[in-house]
Amino acid sequence: MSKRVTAKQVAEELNISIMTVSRALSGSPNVDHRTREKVIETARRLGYVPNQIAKSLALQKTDTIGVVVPEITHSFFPEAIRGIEKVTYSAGYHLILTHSAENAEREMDALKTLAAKRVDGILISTAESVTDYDIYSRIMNLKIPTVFYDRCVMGIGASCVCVNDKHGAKKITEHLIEHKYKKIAHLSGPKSVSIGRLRLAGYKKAMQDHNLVFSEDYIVESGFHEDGGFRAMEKLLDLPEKKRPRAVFAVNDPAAFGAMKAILKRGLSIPQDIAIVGFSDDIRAELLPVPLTTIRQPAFEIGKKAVEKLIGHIENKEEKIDKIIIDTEVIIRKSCGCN
Amino acid sequence: MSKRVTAKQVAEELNISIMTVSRALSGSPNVDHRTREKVIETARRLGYVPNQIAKSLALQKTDTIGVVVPEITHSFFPEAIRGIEKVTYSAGYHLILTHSAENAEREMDALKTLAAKRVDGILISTAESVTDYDIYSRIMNLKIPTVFYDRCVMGIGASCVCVNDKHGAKKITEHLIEHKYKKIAHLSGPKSVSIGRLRLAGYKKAMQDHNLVFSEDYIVESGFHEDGGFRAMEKLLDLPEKKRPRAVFAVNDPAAFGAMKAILKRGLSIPQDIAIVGFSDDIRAELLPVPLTTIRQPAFEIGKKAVEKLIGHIENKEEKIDKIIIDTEVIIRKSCGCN
DNA sequence: TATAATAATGTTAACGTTAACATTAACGTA
DNA sequence: TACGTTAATGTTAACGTTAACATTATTATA
Repeated sequence: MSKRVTAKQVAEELNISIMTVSRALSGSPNVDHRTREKVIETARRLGYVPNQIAKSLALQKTDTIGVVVPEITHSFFPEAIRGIEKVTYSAGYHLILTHSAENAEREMDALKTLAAKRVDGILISTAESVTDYDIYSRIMNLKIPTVFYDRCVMGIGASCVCVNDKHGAKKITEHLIEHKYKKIAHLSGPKSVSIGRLRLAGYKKAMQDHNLVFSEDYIVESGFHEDGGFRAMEKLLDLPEKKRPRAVFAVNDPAAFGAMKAILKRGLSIPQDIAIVGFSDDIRAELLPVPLTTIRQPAFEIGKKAVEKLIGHIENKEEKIDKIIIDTEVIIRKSCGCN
Repeated sequence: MSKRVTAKQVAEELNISIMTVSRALSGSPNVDHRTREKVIETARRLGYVPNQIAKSLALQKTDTIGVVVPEITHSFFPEAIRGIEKVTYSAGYHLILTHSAENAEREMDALKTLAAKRVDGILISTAESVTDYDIYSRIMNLKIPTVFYDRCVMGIGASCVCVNDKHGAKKITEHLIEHKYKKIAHLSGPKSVSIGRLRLAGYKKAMQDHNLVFSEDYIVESGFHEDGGFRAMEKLLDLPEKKRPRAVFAVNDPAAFGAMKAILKRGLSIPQDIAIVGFSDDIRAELLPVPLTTIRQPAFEIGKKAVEKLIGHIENKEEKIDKIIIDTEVIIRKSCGCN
């Protein structure tokens, strides 16, 4: 930051007080219109750009929302950011983006940074490796309005916007059951992350409701990424032939992509040998050689609803802590065995 | 921002001066180690989070880099952001993200915001609809270090990191020429954007070098998005049958995707009736029913190099204005007619 | 014309931090 | 013991803005 033009210089140029400059530019009433015009003209001429930092310090408000993204290249998130950005832009807020890279420590760093930058509110989707909710409580203690989106932490007094993960997982597992598959495995997310737990629960519920047994062997933790999906699927493929699952429900699409690679690598075909379904409707899902049956998660809408709620918390102390659940949709393609 | 714990309160708690607290926490020497320990302990106990806003105001430095992204959902950009983020994180900078939505006016807003927030530097990729470079000069006048990435504006004294667009475009057009296609069309980007101009130039150069004629009918502006590619291709398909191009080079992959849809919609096949190639190597390119031959643009590396250069400008006034060109690679798949 | 009301502008203090300079404490040495 | 040196801590001012209160100029009203 080099020496810039300040309100003081504009004021001196016109022989008026700084306050009049401030008032003229912020559009407050009780400023003579000729004065205002002169100020505006001079400000432009001198290249005056108001210092938002000083303003934030004086007003104790930054008009900024901090976002924590676990993995910017997972297609869900750019789309969610677009939803977030659309709302923040029209509401006059700015966005500070932080990336946790699915790493708990970096997530903590990110939250500290956002707290230090005195953002007016925080939107967060938890990182995969998080096991300790302590940092979230600390943020809550700082009284920074916080809304979780997609990957939530409940019970600490923050609002949250997510899809009905359990229900969606149950629906898509039931779709596999309709195909008469009995041996259905699940590539699960980490238990510490809400969507991991809930999708697993949906899977279990579907199995139980249809009196299907599943051994613990059939639940393999893959995490949310392609490489994890690949490795987890390999474990399943290493089971003795007759124990091998006939169908797989992966916690999300990237994990399913990895699993598909593992299946094809063994010379097996999808869905003839092993059927597979995912969750999230990644942009690549429909383009695969065998298009992936999955659950559509309206990322844009999740982002949008999450900021809307957050701005509610920021601007209105009475805004209620809420859990907002957005409906999902089963997207039938080929990988499940449907025509 | 509610009333938070400040250094003053920590100081009062210990009956010492604010300055000692500041020194103890910022790790400066000449602080008694017992004092330092007490300060650290008390700061933690009271939940003190240093106010970065106040610090920025005092130090005239925000440790923040502003990024302008034209379209967050175009897969090139999340990948570039990941590169940017990786470097900024380890260099101790933070990131403010702004989205121009390919809109010149919003881009201007974004730049003003970043200037007002006194970011230490700006990374920008120009929006599709920009026609007026005035705003860029204004930013340059404010002496904010700025680096363009991917979509550049030259000649205004800013560094820029991009791929060799002209050369890449020429290479991939020549690949089509090797296939013996004569009637090759180009779906172009807007002329106001560097990569639009350069890729067009590469196409023209390839055609001229091989003594192929092209009428102006064969250059149709599509812009950078799928819908534009679709419409532009329809125009080409509406040409009388014998004038219709045998191959098409699209300015980028999303435009190529749109064009492919238009071709298939007419009942024509790719590449038998019309061959097509793109530019950018979108994550979807290899997954299409007919995988797209394209140019790989190393997004991560572009982002990385761009911030590195920017940080150079921020931290060292002697850093030279540079044009950094990153090599591309032709990725041969099926849509060009190979194998 | 005097006086009240209001519009326009000015002054002061505050936001929370740090740099620069000032003071005091602690210690070693002549 | 006196004095110089260095370590530790304190004080002041500054960063650029705005809210709150204070003052002055202008206009309306009796």
